[in-house]
Amino acid sequence: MAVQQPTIYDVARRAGVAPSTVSRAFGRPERVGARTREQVLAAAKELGYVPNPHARALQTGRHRTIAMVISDIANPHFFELIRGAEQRAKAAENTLVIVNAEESPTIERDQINGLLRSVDGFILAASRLPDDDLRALASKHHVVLVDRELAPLPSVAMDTGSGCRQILEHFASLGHEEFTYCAGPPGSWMGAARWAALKAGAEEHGLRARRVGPYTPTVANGGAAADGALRSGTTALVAHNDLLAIGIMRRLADRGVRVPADISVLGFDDIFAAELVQPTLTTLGGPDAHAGRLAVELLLDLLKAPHGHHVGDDGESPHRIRLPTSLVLRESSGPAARPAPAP
Amino acid sequence: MAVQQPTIYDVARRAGVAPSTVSRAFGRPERVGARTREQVLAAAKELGYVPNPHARALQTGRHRTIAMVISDIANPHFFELIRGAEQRAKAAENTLVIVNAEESPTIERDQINGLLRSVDGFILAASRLPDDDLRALASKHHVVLVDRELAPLPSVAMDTGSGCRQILEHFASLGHEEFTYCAGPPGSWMGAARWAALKAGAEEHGLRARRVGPYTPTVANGGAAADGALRSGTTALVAHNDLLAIGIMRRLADRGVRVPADISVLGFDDIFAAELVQPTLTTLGGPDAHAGRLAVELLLDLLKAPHGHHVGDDGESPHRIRLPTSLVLRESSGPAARPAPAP
DNA sequence: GCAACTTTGGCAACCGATTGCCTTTGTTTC
DNA sequence: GAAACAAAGGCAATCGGTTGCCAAAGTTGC
Repeated sequence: MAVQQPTIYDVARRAGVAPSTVSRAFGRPERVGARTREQVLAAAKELGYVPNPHARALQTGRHRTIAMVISDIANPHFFELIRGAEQRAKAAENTLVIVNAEESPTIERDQINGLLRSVDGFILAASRLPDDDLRALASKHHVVLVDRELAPLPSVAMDTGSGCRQILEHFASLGHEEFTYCAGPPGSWMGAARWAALKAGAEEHGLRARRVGPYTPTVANGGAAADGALRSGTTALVAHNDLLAIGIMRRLADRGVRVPADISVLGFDDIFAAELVQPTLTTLGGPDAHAGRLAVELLLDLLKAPHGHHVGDDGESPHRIRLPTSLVLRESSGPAARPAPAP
Repeated sequence: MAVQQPTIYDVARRAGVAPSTVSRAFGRPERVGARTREQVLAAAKELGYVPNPHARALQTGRHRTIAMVISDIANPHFFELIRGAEQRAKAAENTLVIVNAEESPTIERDQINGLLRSVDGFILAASRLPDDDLRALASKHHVVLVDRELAPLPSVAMDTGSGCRQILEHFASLGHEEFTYCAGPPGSWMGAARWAALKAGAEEHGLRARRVGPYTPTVANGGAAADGALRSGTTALVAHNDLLAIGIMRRLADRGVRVPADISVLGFDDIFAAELVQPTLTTLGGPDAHAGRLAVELLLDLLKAPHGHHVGDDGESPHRIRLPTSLVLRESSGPAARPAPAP
């Protein structure tokens, strides 16, 4: 258990060369003779030598590791994001470590602080940190945002504007005259953006927008959200995300409200459970895996860039990427009931 | 971006003391005077000093970090495990990093190798690595297994034996005379253990056991599994896990087979989607979060133990923990149909 | 055959912490 | 007031790599 690992010094002795030669045999192959290099490599293999990344990082400042901080790892929405990010990181020979913030800014901060010196950069997915914290962090470290935008940080997010327009058109074409938005946590930038877009576009689609909440977006909290929304006597409901939407549908079923006959329910993210539930859930999804890949790519670009060079300074594209979304029509949305059912 | 961080030398200069004093002010408070310590702490705070964990690890050999390698991070079964492990790790002031093995032994090995020198130990959840690899790893590092057992490594797993007995009793009491097991991936120890337990106990419950597969346990693969099982004209079906079971139910519904009227379907793990699907899924669940906590605890014990001291040597309890499971009865299981429906 | 150059390998400083050992200073004891 | 001891802080070695610089050896050109 936890036996002493061989070092370059062990390898050097075995190969009959100096430690520096061993180091170069790995990192600067052109700086050593071909024969010597082979001997070193052979000795290393025999001994089972594995370089110590931290001793190296101490000198070079590079860890070849990037951290992905997820606001809630239990949310399936992040699966594909993680998978995409992992693939891209591996292709660049970087390790991706994933840490969970459990929807708490405090925990998120702690997790980040704990990794500050261990990783080359951070990808923050749906960060709940205040803007100022984010800017402060970004002034000292490489940071890429996912599901959030904040100038001048590079970010990858779904195109909320066009996505919400699709939702509004969907509602309008089905004859709805209003809808209720069940809000997510106050710290969610995405949540705020969704509501802003829905509210802003409502009027031109002839819709009235209402909001209830905030709710922590879990299936369990759907009950409260459903009750809150029912009181408003609405015909259409948009939930902060699919998890909350699913919880809402369960509660509606329990209360004898039919979906979509009495009320239409929409979610965001298109998680895999959206098509497992009964009725299946209409939801606005996007290319999550692609978002993960792009986030890693942005971060790798940042790492390559000279220090202190802020992207977007010189009129070059500001690396604020918006990905197209698509409304996946399923069974939970349909023509407006009228008049709205009494609670 | 990635600006130079202050070191103990900066803090030392600022506080007017030697670097060693700064180090002790943090790590050995009793070795410095109260006044000096305050000055150092103040200077550190002003400068925003954060200790470099790797420079420290270089000297001490401890990283205060543990790695959790998950065979498939997209499987909701691991949510609670991760959450429990995280909580326990945090309580002990350790960072938990999560890495994904994507159901591949090769990737799992690579991920582990990449972290060998960066963490104090590994928790391998549902490892797909061969026994020999695991033993070799454990001879050089601290390793705790989850959802797998292999002497003499410490492990945490659900009690398959008693769990499967519950399933068999359930089937027998509902009048089933046989059942089909839809197997998971060949590398899954848990899968093998489940089948072994089901098969071993079948006879004494008057049941015939059959097996089809293997299948990669995802919802998408449920189609193939359902077709495979249907051919055998069975009345009861046990899937490797809930994901596969859900996929199976979808396919059965598409083919017009009624659950549970025509066929009962059971899963393992009790993931959150199990009660979202229609019909809701009967499944064998366990205390996942608790398993996560225990795994971290075992690992922390290992780290404290003197090197080379193998647990279980001296007759002390061998740290092979089995957690009680419980069969969660839902709608997907019911009395046997007879005769079995033609395919 | 010698100067100039290139290739190859070694020496030693360095990254940022920790820690054994020593020195200085202060306190206690008789 | 001197001896004995404890407390507090500093010096320097160390962990495992990387890298600038130098020296030795081998090449090339004339």
